[in-house]
Amino acid sequence: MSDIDSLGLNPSQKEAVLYLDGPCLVLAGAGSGKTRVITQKIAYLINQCGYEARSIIALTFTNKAAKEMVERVNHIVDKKSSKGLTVCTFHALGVRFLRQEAKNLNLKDNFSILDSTDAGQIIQEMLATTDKVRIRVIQQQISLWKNDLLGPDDIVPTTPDEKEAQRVYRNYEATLKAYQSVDFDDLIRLPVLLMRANEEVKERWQKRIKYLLVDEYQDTNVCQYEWVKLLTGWHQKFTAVGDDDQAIYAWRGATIENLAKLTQDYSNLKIIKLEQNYRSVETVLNAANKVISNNPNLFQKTLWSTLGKGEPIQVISMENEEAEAETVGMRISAAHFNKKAQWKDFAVLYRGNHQARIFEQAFRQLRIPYSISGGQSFFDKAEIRDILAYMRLIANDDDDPAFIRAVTTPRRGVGQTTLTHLGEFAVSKKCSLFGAIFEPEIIEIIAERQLKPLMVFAQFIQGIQERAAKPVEQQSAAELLDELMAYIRYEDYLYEHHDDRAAQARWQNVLDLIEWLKRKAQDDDMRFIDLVQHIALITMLERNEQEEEQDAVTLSTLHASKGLEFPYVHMVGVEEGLLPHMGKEDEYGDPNKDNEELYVQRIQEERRLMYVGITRAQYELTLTWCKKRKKAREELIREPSRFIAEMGLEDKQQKLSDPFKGMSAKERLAQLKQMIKPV
DNA sequence: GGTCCATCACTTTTT
DNA sequence: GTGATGGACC
Repeated sequence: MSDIDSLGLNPSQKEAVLYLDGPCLVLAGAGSGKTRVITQKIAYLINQCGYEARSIIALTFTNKAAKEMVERVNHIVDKKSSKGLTVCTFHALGVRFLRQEAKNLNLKDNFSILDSTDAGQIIQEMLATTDKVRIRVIQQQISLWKNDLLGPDDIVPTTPDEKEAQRVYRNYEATLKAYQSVDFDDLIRLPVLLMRANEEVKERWQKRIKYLLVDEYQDTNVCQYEWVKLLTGWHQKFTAVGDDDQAIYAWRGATIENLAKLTQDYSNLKIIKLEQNYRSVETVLNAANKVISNNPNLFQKTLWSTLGKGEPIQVISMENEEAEAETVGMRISAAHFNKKAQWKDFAVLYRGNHQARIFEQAFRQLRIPYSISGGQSFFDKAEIRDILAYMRLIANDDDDPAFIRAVTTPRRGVGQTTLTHLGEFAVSKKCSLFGAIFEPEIIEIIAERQLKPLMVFAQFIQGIQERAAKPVEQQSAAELLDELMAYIRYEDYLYEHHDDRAAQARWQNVLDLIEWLKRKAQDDDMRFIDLVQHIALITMLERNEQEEEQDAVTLSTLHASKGLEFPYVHMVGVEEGLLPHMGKEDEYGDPNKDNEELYVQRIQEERRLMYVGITRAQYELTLTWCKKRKKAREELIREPSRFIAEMGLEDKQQKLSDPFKGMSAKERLAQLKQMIKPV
């Protein structure tokens, strides 16, 4: 058993770990060791306070964070004592909760989880449009309502758009029910609704959970906060860790007001601030503190460190984005050789994903290895969705979207007409498309010739279904996967529809998926059916284990960089319009018009984004901005971001301009060679 | 009626 | 670079 004094915690961290008398809020500045506090607190609860591991739950927002936390806990708590400990995302706990309580919600316990693409398709059909913007707006509105715990009937629409969204919302809910499916928001919302409505369920969960820890508390939405309150109930034993200055997800429903609410709802709330930063040098921290001091603050925090003064922050103006990409590339290349730093010590951070492309180009040319964080998710690729549709259908044959996708990909003689007839028939019978195939009257609706392929398909799925729920000892998931893949003949399909190169790439993705699934099933002793139910929550991060540790420069959006740190950081495109980002005035608010409030809040969130970016840097930070930038077909004249002025740098730092300005490509390379000192 | 090319408009994104 | 739209043409 480890002595708490020997853990090397600073006084505030120690206080946060030891405090158990009631609800506790830890305000953890960037780089102040918050993961450390959470993991040490879990260890303390188990090792010193006699808590059973299974009565402790730690919630995170991403799989990545959960995984990291599990690893760190396993480091300090022996395997036996930590058995049964729950460290997972809000959504994963939601799934577990719903599977267990499904019957109380009139839901099959094998319900499907629709991701936002699936949900978007349902909404697309309801709106009968292909206008992506419109679909996204409505979908987002519904999601925001759900996150605010508002049902269709709670909404009083004030605009035609809201009225439309309300109509779709109602429809959408009915459709999900028919599909025996839930969306991501439901994974939190339904548990809340059930715990509110059902005393027995509420008490059972409150008894089960003896201590709750919440990471990134500033990113919680109304619904998640409500759930935390319900789960901890009367005993109020929880620790929330967060940083209001790093709240950058208001646009998807997160509300910083949850921090203020915590102080209101719990008069006995203990607030502990972590202000010592273990990451960055003073120049970086000073700039960060200055920028964020322009935001109103519920809790005043000032970061400090003992890592020394550090290099001055550099601000470089560029002619255009090509020059920016090339110059940043050359600076990184030069620094890599001169400082003998590894590639992975560098990061380029930007506001929008589209900014990545030009850096990729430049880096390829300069032979700089890079890896892009984010981008299209592995699970969003068509070939992956195709295979998963089969698996979803096997798990839940009420899942109509999965049925349609699986039965038509690859083509097996079931066309649009057959599907339309089947659909109408299913509606009249109040059953799923899959179920409709087995209704006796189907022969009156669909002719023998069209029915045959449907029957063959459905019977195959049923055959797999039967065995998919058998215990692992009797039926391995791997075997069923192989059988399924043999039936689909997906490789042939790929080569018929794509050229060889593309087909090969896509097939490789499928092989990766299958291999990953088999390993997962093996490692965690899962039945086929368990496997399916886990997939919806997995992102590519978990898949990336092997590829993770490569020596490459990180290209990342500011959002995706939260929680990471790098010795050398370039923040690029630090311009008015990009950071702070401005959209169309009518949508986002005009500073001069009546929606000033909205505008002010948007700027504040952008400022927090700037703060997140600055605080990623450990030793050196460089900001760049372009005087000109192409947007669509226009070339826009740009101004440096107001946030640069807010950093309060000395004049000379701001006047640096592109060292490669006006040079030809050849001259630039010569210059680069000169910059790299001979070893 | 279907296909092809020009034109336009483009946050952030985990689960 | 992408993906959707719309007009022109077959």
